[in-house]
Amino acid sequence: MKPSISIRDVAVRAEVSVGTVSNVLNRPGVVATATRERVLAAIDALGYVRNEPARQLRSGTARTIGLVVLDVGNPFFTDVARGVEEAASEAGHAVILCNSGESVGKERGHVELLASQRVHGVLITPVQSAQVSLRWLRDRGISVVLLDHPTAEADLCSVAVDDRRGGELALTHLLAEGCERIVMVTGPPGLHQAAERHRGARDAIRLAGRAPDVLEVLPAPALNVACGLRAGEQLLARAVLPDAVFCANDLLALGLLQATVRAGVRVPEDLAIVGYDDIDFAAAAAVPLTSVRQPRHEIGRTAASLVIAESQSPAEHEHRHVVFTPELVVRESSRRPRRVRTGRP
Amino acid sequence: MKPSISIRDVAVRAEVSVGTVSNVLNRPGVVATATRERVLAAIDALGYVRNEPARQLRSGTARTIGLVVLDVGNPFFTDVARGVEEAASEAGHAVILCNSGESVGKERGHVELLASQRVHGVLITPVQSAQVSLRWLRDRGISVVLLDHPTAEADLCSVAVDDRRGGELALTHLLAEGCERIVMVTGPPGLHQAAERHRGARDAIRLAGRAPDVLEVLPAPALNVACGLRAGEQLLARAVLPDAVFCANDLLALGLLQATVRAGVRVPEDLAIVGYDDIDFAAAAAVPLTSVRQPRHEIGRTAASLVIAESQSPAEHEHRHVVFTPELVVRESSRRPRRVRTGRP
DNA sequence: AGTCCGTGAGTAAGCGCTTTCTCGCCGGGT
DNA sequence: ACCCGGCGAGAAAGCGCTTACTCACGGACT
Repeated sequence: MKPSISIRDVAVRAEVSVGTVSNVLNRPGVVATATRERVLAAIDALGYVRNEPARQLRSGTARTIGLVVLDVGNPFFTDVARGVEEAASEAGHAVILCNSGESVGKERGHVELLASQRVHGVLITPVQSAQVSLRWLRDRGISVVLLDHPTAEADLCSVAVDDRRGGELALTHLLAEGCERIVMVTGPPGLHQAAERHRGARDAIRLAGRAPDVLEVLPAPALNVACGLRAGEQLLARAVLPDAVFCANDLLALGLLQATVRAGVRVPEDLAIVGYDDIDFAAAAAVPLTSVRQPRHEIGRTAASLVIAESQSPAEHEHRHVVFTPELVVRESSRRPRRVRTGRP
Repeated sequence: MKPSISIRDVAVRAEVSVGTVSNVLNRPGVVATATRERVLAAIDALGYVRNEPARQLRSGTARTIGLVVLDVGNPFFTDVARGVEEAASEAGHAVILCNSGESVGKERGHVELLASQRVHGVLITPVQSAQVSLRWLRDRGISVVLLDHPTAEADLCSVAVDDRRGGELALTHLLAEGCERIVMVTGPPGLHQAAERHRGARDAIRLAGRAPDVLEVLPAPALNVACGLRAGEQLLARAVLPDAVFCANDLLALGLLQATVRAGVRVPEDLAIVGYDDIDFAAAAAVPLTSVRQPRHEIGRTAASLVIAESQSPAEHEHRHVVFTPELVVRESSRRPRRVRTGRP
């Protein structure tokens, strides 16, 4: 086993120069058919695989993109990642996956790692609105696409979902179901998505002409199942339960659902629950969960396409801000019993 | 914005040679303190970031590892990936994520991509027992760690869980609960994990002294929720339901649970269900799911450590085959009612 | 027959970095 | 006062590849 076959070995075997081999690989049209086939045969016989880092060094263009997400354990990001991976691998690009775990320090470390790998673009869901990392990347000539985080910044693209609208959808629904004392479980302060969903929720209350105190906020330290469980326990410890909870994402909602059902609370009769993201598991929960659906896969694909397009023609690239519209999926967890019910006896 | 600051720019600013800058970065001990600090100051002032591909070209050692999984949408792999990412980033390595989607063709493409990126190691859960890709990688000097797939191959490491034992645990439990007509929903043929779990299930039946026809097999085309739903519908279409189902993973089990509960089947009274993987959502399901737990995070960390260790000292590296032992987590979905029950009236 | 130009291959200069070798310089031993 | 050894910095050679640029060769003109 020779450690690595280089373009030079191929050139020797095909009895051409290295330049010609390179041309066969990159601009096949410029090489005469007979020569080209001889080279291809040699590549095949030797099992040659191009050395991408070397190519990148010389040409300056990488075929690698970075993806920094808040939590790979969250199916929302998983589905986004799948979309990214799909679009990237179709374009022959590799995806370097980084998990910031909602930590600014880890995010910073990953961004530096990606910069040192000289990726040509980074798709990132920033922890907080840490514009500092983004600026730093752009200063080094790395294009950035903001994922699931809208921005008006003129020198980068973004792909997001209208979180404010999503929050509004959720609350409008709960109010229509007759809920009167609603708690919103939000994420850590500074988490943009959760804050926007909260704003949307308040919008809905205003539009419905209700008093703002219909909605109370309960912050959770992170958007995962464990924090949802804890939030549930906090609610259960109260003298009176609210009649509805809107969670900033489905993981919180599933945890909360589990805690409350276990304690004998009836969902939705005693407590309506609405989540956010509509992950696959929402439908399979103890009580099928009402949720706000986002086009996760589409978000990933779009973001990857944008960054690849930008890298291929940096000059005429126009930075775009794509905003998808969320959709409410009503399931059992929020269908309140009506005063008069029809149905089987 | 200068496209990229090189080691040369740093050298000029610190008034030393490029060799010295390189020494500061790689063997700081060899440089006099005063010089070193001058260089570090220059690096800081210019915001220099090492060009990893260039370093790799010269030194021949990459700081990148590849991870090829069957399905990023499956929380099992997600948790493994998190372990990998964690261990890798602690060691300053980047992880290139690839999703084979259980397709041999996509796997092949990803393996070639990783080879062209000259990663120093690949962690892979092979589709089928596609040893061909592995041999191909080893021929190119790339170390391979088999993930969730045991092997006796002497020239590579593997990290796996004893799937046969896991299957045995599941079936022993179901038999102890008094189940008599058990269906196992397996994966596509050739999927090693599912086949081993099935073998273990048969072991349990033999050990319990039961007739082999207690267990029937229902293959599913893939290990996801959708296929679980379909399997559930297939069972519901039968004249008589089995009294227990053992699913090759939790996604199948959650799908099946959803389909059966929706159809009014009582779980576990009419039908006991056992899954595999014990993903976080298993506990939060409509009926909390009994499952076989695997140390997912540990698997990922271990695999990444092995490949990084091998790359750092290829000579004295001993290939290891790590096998974890699974553990049964009993929840409500498989607790059969006893003839005599105690409880509230 | 001489000139021109298009085609197709070779030549060579690096991309940014590591690493070996060389060499200047200073302190200590004789 | 001289020599030698060791420390520390510089010079330089590539790693595998891309990409001008160069140049030889014919065929088609004038």
